[in-house]
Amino acid sequence: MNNYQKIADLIFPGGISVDEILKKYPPRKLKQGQEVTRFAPSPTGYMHIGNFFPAFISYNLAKQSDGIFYLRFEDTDSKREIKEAKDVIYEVLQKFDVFPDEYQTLDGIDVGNYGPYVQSQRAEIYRAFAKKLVSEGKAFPCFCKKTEGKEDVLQARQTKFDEDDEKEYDPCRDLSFEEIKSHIDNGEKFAIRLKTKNDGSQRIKFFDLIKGEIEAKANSKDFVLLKNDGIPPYAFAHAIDDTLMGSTIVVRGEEYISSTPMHIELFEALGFKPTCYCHNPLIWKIDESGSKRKISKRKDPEADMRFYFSQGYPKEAVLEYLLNLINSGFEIWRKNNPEEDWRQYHFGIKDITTVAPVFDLVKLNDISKNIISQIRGENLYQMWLEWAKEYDKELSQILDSDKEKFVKLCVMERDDKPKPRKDIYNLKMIKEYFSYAFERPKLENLAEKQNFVDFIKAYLASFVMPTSNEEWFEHIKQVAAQNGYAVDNKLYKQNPEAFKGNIAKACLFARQAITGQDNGPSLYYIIDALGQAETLRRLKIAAELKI
RNA sequence: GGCCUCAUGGUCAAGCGGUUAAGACACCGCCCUUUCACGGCGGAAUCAGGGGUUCGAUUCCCCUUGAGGCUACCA
Repeated sequence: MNNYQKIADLIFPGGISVDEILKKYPPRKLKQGQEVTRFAPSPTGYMHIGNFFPAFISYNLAKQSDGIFYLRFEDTDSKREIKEAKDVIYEVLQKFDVFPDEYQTLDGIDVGNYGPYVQSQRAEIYRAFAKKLVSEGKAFPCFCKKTEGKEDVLQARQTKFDEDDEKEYDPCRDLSFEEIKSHIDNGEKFAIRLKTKNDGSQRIKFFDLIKGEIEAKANSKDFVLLKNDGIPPYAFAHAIDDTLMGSTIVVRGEEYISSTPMHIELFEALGFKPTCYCHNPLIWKIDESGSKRKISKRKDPEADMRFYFSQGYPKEAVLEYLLNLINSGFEIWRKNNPEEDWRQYHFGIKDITTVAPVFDLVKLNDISKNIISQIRGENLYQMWLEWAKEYDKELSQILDSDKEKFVKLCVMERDDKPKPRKDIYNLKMIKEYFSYAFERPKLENLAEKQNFVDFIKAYLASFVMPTSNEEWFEHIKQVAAQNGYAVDNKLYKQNPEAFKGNIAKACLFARQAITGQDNGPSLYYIIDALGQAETLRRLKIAAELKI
């Protein structure tokens, strides 16, 4: 038995072997072109748009190649773990309908053959690979003091800058069997470090699916493979899990580019074929002062994926907007294929933007408006009601109790119209948009109060409940003409002094009296939804306004 | 300090050595109009700076500047 094997058996007695593990996780049988991708979040907070972005790219890569998309929780840092984080991740994936094919349920049941899909449950696997590396002399136990927390790190970094040493060999890398044994006999905890084969002079090249070939300094650091609690940090778990689980493309944020040389050395030490990487850019935001910054959990509500649910954005709108950020070709495709499901769009991985995009809520709203304008009124009412049940209980009761009225409102100038209105971009704004359905207008700040009251008096006096838009307009035109308003706009433009205003003005007065708003769908539909009694009541209140 | 990534209008961006430098959102103007919208037409607006290479650079190379990342027993 050689010395390395002795050390391995000393620090890791017994346990499952690498061969047994490899047998348990045979390579996936994939057809030509099928991709296996994953979403590997750490449950350390709510679901950030910056996490969702690569997850969505991964989902698309898998789905459009008829491949597999799986979810793996990277919960190796127990100190940072937040309890509800997993629930939120499931909720978001489910609601956006980008759910994985393989995952572990919240009750701890693995769906798929490559589990457990939670890293904290894979300790024996990591241990086996660590033991193997130690037995081959490629890794060693380290008994040094832990570097932990920001202060520690900053201090360590400072001395490193001062030393300016290319290689970062760990003092424990050449401990003898006897020295190790005495540490162990003392009951000391240890970490496992990789014994790097580089000394800082080597360079390395790797290929990134988005950025192309990247050349960098090879790793020359004895980095940690197993923490002293036996759980691996990101790198080791990534190399093992993405190999065992058969990922063909690893999509991750570009903050990982710098550590890729480390990962590649690790894959080689383990005897694995390095995976294919795809580093996507981060998402930015322009703040109130006009300066650019990374979208932030604390300052930007739209960084939390649940924001879009709470505001009532259709999931397609958010997804299509994201697709737009990922691949500008999507927009052109959408224009040419207005009816198609976004899933039909085939995005090229090489078309993924290399530049960190700025998040633009206005653009999202535009996409959302277009999508909502295509929804039939009855369905919009249903969506609104479902949304309200979760986010505005009181509203949902009102919607439920007066269904007929609200369906009518939702239908307005929408169903079967070749050019439907595009006023609504999320469910939350509808209440405000239809404010007149919830309360009577306040009638404050009227510009031409005298004319307003005079006209409403005349309109009220001759009011008949209209049965069509045409009938309604004919009537108001008649009242307007009789009261000194121009019905012919050309005439009005020629000689505005001769009139109190044009028909537009008369319509505006009526609209203000009934809705309290300056714009909206044709008044006929509003009158129809409100009903005769309520319309008359409002006109009466307006007609009796004191000047 | 070292290493890495990125740089076209306000925003998202097309562009792969020769273009009047696409398109979308936003903005402005006009038209349509039976209000409000929808829609149509038009406008303003971009290659960070400096060197090369080339007959010719937005495009290729170098430098500078700027922005960001990594340099943890975080991910």
